[in-house]
Amino acid sequence: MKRFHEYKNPSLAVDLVVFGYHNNTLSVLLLNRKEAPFRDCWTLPGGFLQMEETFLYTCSRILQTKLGMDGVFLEQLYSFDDPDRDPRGRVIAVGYYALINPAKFQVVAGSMANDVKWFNVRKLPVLGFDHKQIFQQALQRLKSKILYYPVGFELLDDLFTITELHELYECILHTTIDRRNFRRKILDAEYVINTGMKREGLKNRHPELYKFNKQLKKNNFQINISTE
Amino acid sequence: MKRFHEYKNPSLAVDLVVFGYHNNTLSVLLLNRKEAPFRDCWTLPGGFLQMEETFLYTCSRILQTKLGMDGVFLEQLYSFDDPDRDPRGRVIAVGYYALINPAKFQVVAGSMANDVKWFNVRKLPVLGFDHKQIFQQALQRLKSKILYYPVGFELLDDLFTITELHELYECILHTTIDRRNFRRKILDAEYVINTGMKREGLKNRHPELYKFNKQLKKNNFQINISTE
DNA sequence: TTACTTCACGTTAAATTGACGCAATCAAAT
DNA sequence: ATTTGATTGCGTCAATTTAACGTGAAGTAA
Repeated sequence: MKRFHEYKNPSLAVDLVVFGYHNNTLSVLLLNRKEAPFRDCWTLPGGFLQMEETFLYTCSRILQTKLGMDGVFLEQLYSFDDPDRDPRGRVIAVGYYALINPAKFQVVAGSMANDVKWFNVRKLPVLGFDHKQIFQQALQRLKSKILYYPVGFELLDDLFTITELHELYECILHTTIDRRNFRRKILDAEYVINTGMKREGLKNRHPELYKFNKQLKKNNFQINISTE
Repeated sequence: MKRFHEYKNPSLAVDLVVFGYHNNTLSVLLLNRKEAPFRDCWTLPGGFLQMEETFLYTCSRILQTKLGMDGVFLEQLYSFDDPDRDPRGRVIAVGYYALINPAKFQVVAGSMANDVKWFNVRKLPVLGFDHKQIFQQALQRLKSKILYYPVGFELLDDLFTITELHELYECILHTTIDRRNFRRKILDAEYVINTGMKREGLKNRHPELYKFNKQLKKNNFQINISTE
């Protein structure tokens, strides 16, 4: 019996939407390609699946070797299968998105890229391949996910203030949320634990520092905000 | 330059969770395999992706040729990539689920299967491969989806009563929902349009027949029921 | 001390939900 | 013809949740 992988099969790749949050801005990490196709174009980081790898492993490998990142939140998005999505041939891409705290990593362009840069998600350049579509799906997923699942803290420092969490939500959802109602929701849901410490060195009143509540029953909370 | 598909790549398959609703029961279509592996075991219908096909096309082809179904609701679920999920070699499966009205189709076992049968989703036999996992993810997706997106009608006849829709929701969510509150929600959301006709031949009061409102702003409604 | 800003905690009206009540409608039994 | 028993369609109301906003405390800078 002929083994399956001796037939011709499409290639398999993962494409990564790496979100970072810094200075009140949600950003995405893009590579400037050194080689055709889409030479000198901005694209999502990605790479091919090796025969023995899982997708998650491929993602980690890419994050590690191309971007020097480790131990980050990763979630599968969707599989993109347009036969013409890659001019080199049939490549099926499985999209993943990652949430990282840019303060924890220093990104460097690997050998495949001219440049690696953070781009504000509202000011993206033209992307190669079908990466615009993958990005949009990732952003949409993130927007819905933070409303019913505590992932926001993945983008922040270990200790954060309610105001910082509030600003993160406003930034991701691209809307305004009442400060006081937000605080109440987050505290009622036991999303966070008060550490008793305060953030020092600010111009005004020093806010309390919280950490994420790891014991949180994850589907116990829901923030009702119209995703517009 | 070597073309990508001349490298060895994992095989790609789709596996289908076909939901049907009949006699107040949510069912799933399973095949009894004629050949190894998992000979004489029940599995989800599935098949390999041809080089030029999209996943959706593969799904349609399988539904058409193996099950005689056409023009059904299909949605991608997730990609399953455990290297050992198929004893024949590396096969990556993209899960899809379908919603069909069993009254519209007569399923027949194709050449690959000993038998094709509907199984109550609460009384499934042991499944081959990782199909239990794929099924569970599909059921979970369906349960959350019907709360914020109008897909329930895909499982019903073109004309249906509110009570029938209500029973469908209770069956899928596996819980009880207050009849009168459910009615109000569905009507307020403009989920359905009253046709003025009534279902005749019943023992008691003849209920009004509705059809799905195709003009519905799809994210305009939300049924709040604890998915437990 | 005063001015100014942010933080933490309340308050209140409006909207929504959950739990029922009840009359109208139908077929079958009396 | 009337009663019985079930389902359907519409309504009520208390309890809960949400949205919008007030205010004093805590901090820095003038």
